[in-house]
Amino acid sequence: MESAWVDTTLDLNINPSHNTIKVLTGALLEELNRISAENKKLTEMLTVLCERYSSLQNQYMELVSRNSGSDATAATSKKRKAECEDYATMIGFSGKAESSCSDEDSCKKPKDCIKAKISRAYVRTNPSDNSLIVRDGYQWRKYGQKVTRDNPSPRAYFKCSFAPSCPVKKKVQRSAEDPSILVATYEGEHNHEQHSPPALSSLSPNSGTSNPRSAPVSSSSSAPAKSSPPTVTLELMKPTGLGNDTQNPTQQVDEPAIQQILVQQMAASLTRDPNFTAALASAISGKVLDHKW
DNA sequence: CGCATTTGACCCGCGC
DNA sequence: GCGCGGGTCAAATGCG
Ligand SMILES: [Zn+2]
Repeated sequence: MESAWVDTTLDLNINPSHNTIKVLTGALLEELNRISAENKKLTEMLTVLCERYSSLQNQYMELVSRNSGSDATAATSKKRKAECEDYATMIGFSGKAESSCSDEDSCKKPKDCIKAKISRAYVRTNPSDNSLIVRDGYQWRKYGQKVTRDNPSPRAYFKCSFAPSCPVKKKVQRSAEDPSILVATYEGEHNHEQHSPPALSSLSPNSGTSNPRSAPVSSSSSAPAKSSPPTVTLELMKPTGLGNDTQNPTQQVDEPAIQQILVQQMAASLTRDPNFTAALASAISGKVLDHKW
């Protein structure tokens, strides 16, 4: 394809004939359409890949946080966690551009300048649990719920109620395509510490059973395996240790497409990284070996 | 009785 | 100016 493209451009430069230009224009238009379609397709693939990466990262973060109690893996998990946070901050709107705010324009329009940091987290949960996620270490008070136009599932609005002066809000909405993925949008930063980093806030009364997710199993067979196989593999471990809910705390920002590309590159490098693989394998093996769960 | 959730009303920015 | 869609408020309701 690229060779044809190059040839056409060269012909365009060499032959200024009108007929040739006309023909070439048609060809170029066709090529443009084709490339546009390809671009669209690639964008869709990128989105799917990004969701899968987020899901996998969520699983891994949960696994790491669950292993944080043991002494040996604590260091590595902490390190990896910090690295992930570094990634998140690196992708996100890092600077507040306060240095460039010295001019009077920013004073005129302070609206979009000091915007609170918006991070997005993809959380993979069982579609059977109808309630939106709450258990991410913080304490939220629901203050609204609306139905959106292009998504059949409603969107819930939460506000951090742990500290009265905490301005953090979050919006939770189920993904339109894959109902097993919740999209949580966090806005702002907490000015306090969360009282339960991993998950288990108040342990639920159904501790005895082996099925933590309440599951009015209802309709068709769940776990459609729409996502990647490793997600399913990790999902088997999910209900084990963690008391009840299935939630994965991870945030990342991907509002512009360029940042999505960045995320993709990091995901690729992360999965290709032998250190990551080794850490994951050791974490899983350690998890399996000490079967405290 | 105090608290959180629910849910319709209200507000506000934006496009026509 | 008006309709629409998203975000928030607050009265009603539920629950421990
Ligand atoms: Zn907070």
